[in-house]
Amino acid sequence: MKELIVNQLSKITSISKSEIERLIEVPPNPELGDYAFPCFSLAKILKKNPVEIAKDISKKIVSDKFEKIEAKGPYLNFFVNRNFLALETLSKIKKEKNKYGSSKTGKGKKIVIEMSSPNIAKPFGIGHLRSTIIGNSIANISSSLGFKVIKINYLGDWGTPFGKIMVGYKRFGNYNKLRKDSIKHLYEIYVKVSKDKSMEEEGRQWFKKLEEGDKEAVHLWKQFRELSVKEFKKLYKILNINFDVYSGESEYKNKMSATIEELKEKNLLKESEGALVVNLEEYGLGVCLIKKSDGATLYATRDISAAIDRYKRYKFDKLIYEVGQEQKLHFKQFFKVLELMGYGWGKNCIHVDHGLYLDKDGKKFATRHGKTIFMEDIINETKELAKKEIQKREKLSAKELDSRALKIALAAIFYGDLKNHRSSDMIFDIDRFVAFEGNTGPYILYTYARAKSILRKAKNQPKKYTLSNIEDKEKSLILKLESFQAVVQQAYESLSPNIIANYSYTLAQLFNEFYHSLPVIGSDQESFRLDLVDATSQVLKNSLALLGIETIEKM
RNA sequence: GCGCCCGUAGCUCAGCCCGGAUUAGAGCGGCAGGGUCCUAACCUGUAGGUCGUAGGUUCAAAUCCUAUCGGGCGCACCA
Repeated sequence: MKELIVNQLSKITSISKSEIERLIEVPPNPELGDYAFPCFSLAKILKKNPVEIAKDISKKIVSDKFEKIEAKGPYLNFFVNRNFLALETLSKIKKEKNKYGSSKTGKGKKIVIEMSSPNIAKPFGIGHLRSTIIGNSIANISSSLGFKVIKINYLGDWGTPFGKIMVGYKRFGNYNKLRKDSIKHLYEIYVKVSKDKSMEEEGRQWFKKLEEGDKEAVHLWKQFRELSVKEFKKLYKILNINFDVYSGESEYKNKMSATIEELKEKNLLKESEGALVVNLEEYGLGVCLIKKSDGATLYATRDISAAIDRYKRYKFDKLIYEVGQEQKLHFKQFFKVLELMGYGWGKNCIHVDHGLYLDKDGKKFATRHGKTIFMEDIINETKELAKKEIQKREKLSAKELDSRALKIALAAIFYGDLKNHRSSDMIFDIDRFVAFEGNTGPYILYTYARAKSILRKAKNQPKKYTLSNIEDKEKSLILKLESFQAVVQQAYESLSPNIIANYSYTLAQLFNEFYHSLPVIGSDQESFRLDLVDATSQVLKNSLALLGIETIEKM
């Protein structure tokens, strides 16, 4: 529909098509029109009153695709022809199905996204939840726009903390506990060790030993890693999230010396207080620490090596790091180092940051102090609530109840996170995740299930229909369906899944309003309305899919 | 001290990138309603806001600029 307006206007005005498209908006009130073109920017070019410009243009456009085109003040308001709108939109959705909303803008281009990236030997807490969910959604959105997407889970599996855990394990560890409940056991150890400052130095030494290939250290580390990854994979299966690559910082342990050499050759390294650094003070970025005074490496060293390796391997058009905003400076630093090394692709590296979950006192959750919330617990608690809700209306087998409750719980958790703008910090409140009413994932799932229920119950075969008068509620719904493609595009451009989440919510609201005021089955508009219900359920499904949420037919 | 992010209804948040239509939107919670009817995890109505504060730019500011206050997060051997 928008293209129609763009084409009409581009014939008459001197503004470019893309600019016109950007300017077109939806009026604040449906009585004003379905789309509006504000004439302010034309006024600047033509040095004329925008009110008059609107009037002039309104007289010049003729098209049967619009019921009327009205100049109202500085705005040019378009009222689309309802029948045309309905026919076009519904048939497009019917034809494209799961592909509705997708496009080919990213064809032939590759995006690598680093996401989730939990630390081994530490519980998967809400901190990693955001990176996982947001990263997953950005990946979905990108690939629906035709990009080839490679998701990398870059595990935190190298660094001083593991030296500390080794020391702790040797002192308080228990082999059976390790086999049985690996992460919990290692985490207990980590918390104990962190409290005891006397073990810090020893921990650093053990990490050094690990980097030097000490047999015992390597053996312990391998065990910790293997067992942790096994547990993570179980969780990802529950979350229904897949990765193309499981990597980790340890993968670059042998490439770092080459990176350090390269930095030396390019004259970027400087010795300072016994450590090797790249000085970035002239860019206002402080110093980037490359090698510690004891000779061990740091995460910047590994990230630089990893980025270079990824470029060699994937020749990406964009490398996205979906990591919390507390690491902003780190990314700025090492992107700058890449640039100084002469890697032009460094500018295609993006840190897509997100706000933190804060505890009830508004403070950061610190794993070191044992203050964390386990992902499993969040899922289980939400699931139990979903079960109760299901049992109110239906008796299901234990297995079916469990699987349905899980899907609802995940919808609640995913949506609860994604509906917020990613950069804001959020107070973590379990009650918010287990809420099923209002602007929540379950509300949207429920709407979908209702739509599906109508389609199941409709007995008549759909007939060809001629459209007569389309109700206002139907029209608003169709207009919303029609805008989906633009919404996906916008979500991609700003890398903001919350745009899709908000869209799906508004769509669900419009559908529920329609549902309550207009009967489908048995009405004289049955065939058309069934088409509308079908289309709505399809678009709800597509938008939830972009968020990583699976729909269910019954609730 | 310096840098980044955030401050919108009692609570949780959209809207800010890209300024516009004399009514700034949701949800939760409050109050009042809706069941012989396609799933009431729903719908309808209502109360509730000087968009942190002060300046500035503009015909027009929640949106842009500056200052200021409040909260969060960073700022070399953690990641």
